[in-house]
Amino acid sequence: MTVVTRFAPSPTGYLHIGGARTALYNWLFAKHHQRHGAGGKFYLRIEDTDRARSTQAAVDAIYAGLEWLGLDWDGDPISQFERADTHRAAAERLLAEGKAYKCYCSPEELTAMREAARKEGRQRMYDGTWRDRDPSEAPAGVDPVIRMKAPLEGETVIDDLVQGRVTVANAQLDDMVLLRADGTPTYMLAVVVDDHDMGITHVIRGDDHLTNAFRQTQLYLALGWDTPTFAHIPLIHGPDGAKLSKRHGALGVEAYRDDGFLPEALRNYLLRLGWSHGDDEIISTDQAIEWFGLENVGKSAARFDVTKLTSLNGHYIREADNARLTDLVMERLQAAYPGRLAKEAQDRLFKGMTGLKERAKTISELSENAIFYALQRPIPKTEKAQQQLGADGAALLRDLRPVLDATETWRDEALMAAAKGFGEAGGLKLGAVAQPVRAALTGSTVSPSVFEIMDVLGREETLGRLDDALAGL
RNA sequence: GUCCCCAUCGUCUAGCCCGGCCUAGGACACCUCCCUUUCACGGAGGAGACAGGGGUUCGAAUCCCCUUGGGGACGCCA
Repeated sequence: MTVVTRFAPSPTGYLHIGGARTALYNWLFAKHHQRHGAGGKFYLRIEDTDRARSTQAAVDAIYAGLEWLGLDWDGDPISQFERADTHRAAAERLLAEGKAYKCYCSPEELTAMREAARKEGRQRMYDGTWRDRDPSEAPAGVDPVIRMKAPLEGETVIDDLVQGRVTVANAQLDDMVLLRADGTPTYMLAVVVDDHDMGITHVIRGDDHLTNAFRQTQLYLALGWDTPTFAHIPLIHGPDGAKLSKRHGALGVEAYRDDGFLPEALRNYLLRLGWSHGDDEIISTDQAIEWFGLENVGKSAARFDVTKLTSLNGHYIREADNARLTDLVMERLQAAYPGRLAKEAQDRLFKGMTGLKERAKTISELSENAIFYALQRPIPKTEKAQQQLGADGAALLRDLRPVLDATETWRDEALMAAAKGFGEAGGLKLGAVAQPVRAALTGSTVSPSVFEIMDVLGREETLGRLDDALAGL
């Protein structure tokens, strides 16, 4: 059987981290079956039936977020709103079959029912007032909603691939609204009709939908359709242990991009948050497709931990292609230092990237660390660097300069040998020689190897920077 | 409040389904040391958990029950 999954966000904001993980799992599950089963499809459906809260900007943000994460979907995205007529037809059919009815309750009556239910400790809110009432008693001038006639007795069972068998007494569930008074379909109806029509075989979504799944199961039954297989994955919690949601500080994936995270790192982190494959931590996307299955999804909620994401990101940066990293850094530096970059910036960054990338855990950090390569002379210096360039440092640099200049081949090994010889002659350790040089060349006390830096900068620029330092610039 | 779900180091987790191989493994973070021109990287160690209580059993992190704690859902939102 071909596996068909979907990601169905509502466009009321960016793609947040929880949604991203849900999308990832759906995508991975489909890809896995594409490779090993009878095929797999992953669809995107925009749940935009709430016209007041849905925006095109949010839809675009969701597309952009998924694209950045590398989660491609099959076919064109489906707009739930555009399928309203189909949803309505399903409700009309249930009405005609006597499986749904018109309810004329006013909002005030419903509020009263809700309060009464809560006071009496009942979960079931709507009391079924219009369930068997004669439609001729309908009040004039009131547009009714259509409610489903849900079973009053027995129980509804879901065999969830993650949660196991979950059962609820039907007495707990009231008659859900299918069509609103204005004739528009509700989410509950739309989801069921869409999932059925799209041929969704596996509904993989957040745990917060588990109770909806009971109602939806009843709806599938009423419509005479087979239910899809459900897999309710645990939610991601914030550091405080509560559901991570948009109105609770969850950031959009683009915020992680802006903070300097790589999409492959986020994928790896999100994958591992709630799913495991033994002790494996670093898992490539290809390997994830190979291994992913719902049976290894954990049942308990997980807290989002940026520190671990950061560590993973450091790993992927070290693995990343130098040209790609150079582009990412250039983009940031150009924005941060308009007109101040040396014309050799790109070239130097690329040459120095190997030394740079193993010292950074995010692209932001990498860019920070790379500034000295990109900026035109003179290089700004930190306070600590300034201290390295005091009287002693300056004297050392003055003596070292001609030694370096005398080095025939301007390469890191030769330069290091020259510096070593210089140090030994003066009874200095290499570190004592390197620090002032580092301060002069980078304006900092922390950097990649100073000899590698000299190599990248070249003779002229290196000596120029030494001269700047000696001139007190 | 009612219903549903969950419960292993600070965090993510392996182990649990099919009890013994678990003096509970890995990763992140933390501490120490090594490497070393700084910082990282890398390497070697360390500290750190089966929520509590009952059962079942020769034996329980693993099975059952209760308690406690946490979470989610209870809309003419999605």
